[in-house]
Amino acid sequence: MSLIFWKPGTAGPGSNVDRASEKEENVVPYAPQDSHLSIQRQQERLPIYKHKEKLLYCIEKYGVMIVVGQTGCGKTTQLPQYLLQAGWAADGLVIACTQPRRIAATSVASRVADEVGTKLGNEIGYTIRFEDVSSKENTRILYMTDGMLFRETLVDPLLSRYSVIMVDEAHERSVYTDLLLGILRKIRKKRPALRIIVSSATLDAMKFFDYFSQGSSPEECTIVSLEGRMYPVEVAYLSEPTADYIQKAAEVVWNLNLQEGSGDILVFLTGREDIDRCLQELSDMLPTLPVRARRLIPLPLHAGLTTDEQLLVFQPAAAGTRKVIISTNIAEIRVYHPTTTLASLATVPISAASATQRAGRAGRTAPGICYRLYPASFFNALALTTSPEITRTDLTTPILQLKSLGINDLMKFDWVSAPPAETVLRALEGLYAAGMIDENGKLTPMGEKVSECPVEVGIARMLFRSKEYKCGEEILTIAAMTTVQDVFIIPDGASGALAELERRKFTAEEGDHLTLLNAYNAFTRYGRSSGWCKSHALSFRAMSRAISIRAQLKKYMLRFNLPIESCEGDSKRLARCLVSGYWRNGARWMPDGTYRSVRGNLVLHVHPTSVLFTRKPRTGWVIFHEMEETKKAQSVRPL
DNA sequence: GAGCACTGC
Repeated sequence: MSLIFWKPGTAGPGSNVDRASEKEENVVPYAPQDSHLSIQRQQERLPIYKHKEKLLYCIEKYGVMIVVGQTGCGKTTQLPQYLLQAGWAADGLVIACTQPRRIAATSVASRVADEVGTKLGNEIGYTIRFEDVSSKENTRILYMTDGMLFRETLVDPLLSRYSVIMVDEAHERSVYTDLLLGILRKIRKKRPALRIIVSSATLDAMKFFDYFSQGSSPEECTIVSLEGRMYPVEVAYLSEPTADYIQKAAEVVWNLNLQEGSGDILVFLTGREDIDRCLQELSDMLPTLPVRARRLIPLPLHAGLTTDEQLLVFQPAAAGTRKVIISTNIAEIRVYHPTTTLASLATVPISAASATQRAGRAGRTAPGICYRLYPASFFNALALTTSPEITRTDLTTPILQLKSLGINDLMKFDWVSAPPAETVLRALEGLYAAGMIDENGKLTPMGEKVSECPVEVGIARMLFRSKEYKCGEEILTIAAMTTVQDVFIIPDGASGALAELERRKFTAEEGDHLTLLNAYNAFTRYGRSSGWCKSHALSFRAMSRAISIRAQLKKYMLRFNLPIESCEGDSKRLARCLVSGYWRNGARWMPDGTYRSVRGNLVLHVHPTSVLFTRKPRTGWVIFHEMEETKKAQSVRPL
């Protein structure tokens, strides 16, 4: 946890880069034989546009260019434009720039279209899931999510329509970024004309450089540094660790506010619960605030808020007031990767790289101070970076996709960071058990088709088996509903108990999957309105997303000649079909109220959000969507 | 009897 202090009149976290500073960046290119330490030594203060020719020279000469620079140094918006001007998009070729997140792909594309003075979707476009604002004929610069480009390799393995591919924010190391880099390295061997730009934060640049230069000629790879301007940020530590960092955060905010001077405050906490408590602590102190001190405006910032509520934090504080934004790492958008593992939502210490980047937030527009709510010795003991997501997540679906690309020997695949061998073995074993690969590890006809479907393997399997059980209509809905999260919410101003009552109206005796089906059907029956959702404690955003996903999956079913029939209320048939997808996720009810998993014989508890939390399963057996570690222990969401 | 950091196709 850390606390950041920045000057007023600026948008604060997550804001767009300020354009003024873009004209004053440094560009320090150097050849691969130089030590990476020379990034620091060779600081020349030269603007990016003056080095346009040098950048273009590097991309011409080297196949792969690693660009080091902070968020806001202009690489995302300017570099593709330089390439366009230099003719890299001639002959119908396209310059791609990938982003780990949808929001970044759309907002950057629209900004570049503005700068170029063209309508978005024409010369400059973007492609994200469910939205293709680009033109096959006219688009020359295409911003897209990295997942989208990875998927395109399944259709066009050499990505032949692209001349340059820039993988932006690569240091975040999302699963798709890593997969994409692995594929791009292979593509370059077969199509050396393709140019690759990997944009990364300083700390990770050498990793990418080593990866791309391994076993290739010295002409293959280079690093260019575009270090951005930063104001000094002082870092303060606690002299002793605190037992209650939430209260400590509130105290530090309070003391800061009593000091002279202007400036807003940004606090990072681990989750929503902590944020609410910190806000409470602050508001308890508010009545004692001296008249001459600035009035504190505490603002929460987390994903549970609506877009409008999130936008509140960007409004400048009025005269005589000071914003205190208390945030989860949503405020670190475009800056780093998550700090916890995927399997459990345990809170883990921040990495040194993330902590440094957070501190940098305070120096974007003026000098600032970062207060770390732990002793300096703790900082020195932090891991340098967070491990890449690919090393700590299930790889069943990615491996099926790699197989589909013809990469058969996964033990020999050159990963940027190799996942544990056990994860790969478990994925292969799962794919074999699901009938997606044969005993030689080759894709089966069903595996071939499933690799194209944008859902997890089990869900896809269930969609294919729905033909047999004549329930495609319902399974399609359930597949869509299980992939959106947070369907049931507590609307603003409503009590949790009331929301619970509303939720019960959709409850199916059979379990959560049929409950989701009921909610979806009611939503479509009653006009798909946000008002209706609010009065029934459903998230309109989640429901709308379910509609999009269902429509997308339906296209795949039609393409694979799978009938979309209704089971006409026959829940037995539906249950059988569900088991065909979730057959590995079975558990048995025990007289003490817990469950035992079929695989591994683990002790499981029903998650409190499940409709089976208050019920006993009729048959004594359940299947569940997912298993996660909570404060209690493993819990499941059963059928 | 008890809970939800953040993405992506």
